[in-house]
Amino acid sequence: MDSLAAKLTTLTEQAFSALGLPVEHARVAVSGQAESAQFQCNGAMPSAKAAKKNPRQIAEEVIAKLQELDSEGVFALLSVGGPGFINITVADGFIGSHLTDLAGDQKEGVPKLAKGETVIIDYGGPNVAKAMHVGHLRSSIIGDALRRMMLATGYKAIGDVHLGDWGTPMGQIISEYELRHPEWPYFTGGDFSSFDPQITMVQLEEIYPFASKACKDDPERAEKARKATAELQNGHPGYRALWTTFVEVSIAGMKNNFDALGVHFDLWKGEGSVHHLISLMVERLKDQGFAREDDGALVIDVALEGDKKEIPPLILYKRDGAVMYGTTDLATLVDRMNENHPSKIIYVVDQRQSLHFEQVFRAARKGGIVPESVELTHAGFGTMNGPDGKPFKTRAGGVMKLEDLIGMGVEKARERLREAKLAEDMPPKEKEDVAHKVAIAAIKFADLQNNRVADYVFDLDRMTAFEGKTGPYLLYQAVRINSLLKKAAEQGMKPGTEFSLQDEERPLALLLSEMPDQIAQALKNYSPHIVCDYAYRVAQEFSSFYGNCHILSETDEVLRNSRLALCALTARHLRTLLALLGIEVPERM
RNA sequence: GAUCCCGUAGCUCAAUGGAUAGAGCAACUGCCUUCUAAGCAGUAGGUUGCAGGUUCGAGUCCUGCCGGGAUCGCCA
Repeated sequence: MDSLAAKLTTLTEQAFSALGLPVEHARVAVSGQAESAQFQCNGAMPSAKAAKKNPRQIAEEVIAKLQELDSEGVFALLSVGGPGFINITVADGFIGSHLTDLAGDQKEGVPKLAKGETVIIDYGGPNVAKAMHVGHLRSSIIGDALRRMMLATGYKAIGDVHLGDWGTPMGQIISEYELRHPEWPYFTGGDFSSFDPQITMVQLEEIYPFASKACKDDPERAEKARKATAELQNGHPGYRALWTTFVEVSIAGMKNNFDALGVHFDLWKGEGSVHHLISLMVERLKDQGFAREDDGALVIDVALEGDKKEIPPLILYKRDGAVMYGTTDLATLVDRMNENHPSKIIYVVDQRQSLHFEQVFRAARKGGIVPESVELTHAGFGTMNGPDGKPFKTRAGGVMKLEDLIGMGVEKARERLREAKLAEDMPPKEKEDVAHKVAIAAIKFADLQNNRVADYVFDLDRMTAFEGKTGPYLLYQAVRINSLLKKAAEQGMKPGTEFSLQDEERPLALLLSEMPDQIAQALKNYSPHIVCDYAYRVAQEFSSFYGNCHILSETDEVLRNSRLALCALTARHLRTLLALLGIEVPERM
């Protein structure tokens, strides 16, 4: 289903084409100044030079042609503004019938942008043995939103968590266990098939930082870790078994966090799950003459002529024979091409890794692992900073755990419910559910509304705020509409199928008709904040409409039913938009 | 040093090359005896870091400078 602007563009294209003007300039957009027009077409100005005419004159001609072509009474007012803007105001009947179509649209205004092409989205990327912290928030939330948006617009979207489970930290942990428990059968060569090391997340959260620091301070200790990493990767059975147990424990912990956030993954693969593909992949790269030895390591050159900066080669094998994440990322591409045949692969990973992805992508193209026809995108995001402008740390200097952030949000939501004396009549279970949904909406919206590429400041108060441009505000508006519709139904009133528009509802109606363009724009840039911004504007426009006219007491039945229909349509749009962002609307609050 | 990103209201952020640069927070003024005030209506707040250039038109594109951040081979 097209937006109103898109429908109008087909008309201006006809006019431009009939006048011999370049059709690519015919695009109609929502007007920048709502006082003078609803829509505008700027095409007269760029066409002026080639046509050797005054842009205002061209605009006049386009307008005349539009009026000539307009057999259905689409246009209410056409005029030329400023240097040659074509200002368009459409007839209310045109908007109304558009809304009727929209109300009957199965897709709820979500555009169809694909025909089932597979796209893999790589996000989350939590590391084994580490507690998830607020730093994992952006990747998880943005990635999940993109997955939902792509799924809704017709892609076969696959989310992959891509665990960090195969690098140096693994060796650090294994060697630490070996130092502490040399008697464990993993290390003595005994039978470990029924041995339970009783590993817990709490224990891992102590062991990993301890081992990591020990390796940093002591080269000999680090050497042990390096060796353990290489042996793990080369198939040491005891190490593998121990590794498997702590990976499982870690995944259970991650799932708690992701479930609480409502972040979904289709695949729970990790760096380690593609290890079996590496040797063959590297052999091929050698045969192709791309892999070469350098200072004891095996590397592939990825520098190209005309590079503005030096792109170092990608290291396939380190001097000690272990692989790094560049190798596993490359092997993961082999795996994805084999298993999923995607048309796009999108990485939602910190912007600071852009050089790494440049290297991996180049190596993948060079080695013929991923053909040019498959899009490889690093949808990087900026760093989350504290109020001091430096990477966020808690007051104690540590990182804030994700579960702590969620816990604080939920507690604040409970408090707010008490204060506002809301939800008093709800059963405790529902009340708790509402508090949780409000907290998640707050956290997700606060994060998603920031432009993906820019760094942003993490502010706990802002993240758990419920007023203004926040997730809870959007929930509140959606719930308020539902409550209104419920009351209407109780009184036997039904939303109509026709829309009769007046000044009060016109801005909202026009805004709702932008939905497909907004979603397409957000997806084009992989920027959920565009959906956030749009959803907020819809909620705000509704709230304004709601404040301007009382609906249930409206005596004109046609008008009342039209307004109810507008409410129903708004509620549906809001729910759909929030769903694209991974935000759930409670029944009541 | 090289490369990339960022610089917009007191603060946090928006603005497919389009007209008079917009929101939220904070501040101030009103509005709950009709549908949920987590709300609505309004006031105030700007030399878009600086200087040039391209364009009919620049916060947006180009060049230079200033300021901040990131990255630049065996961590991820």
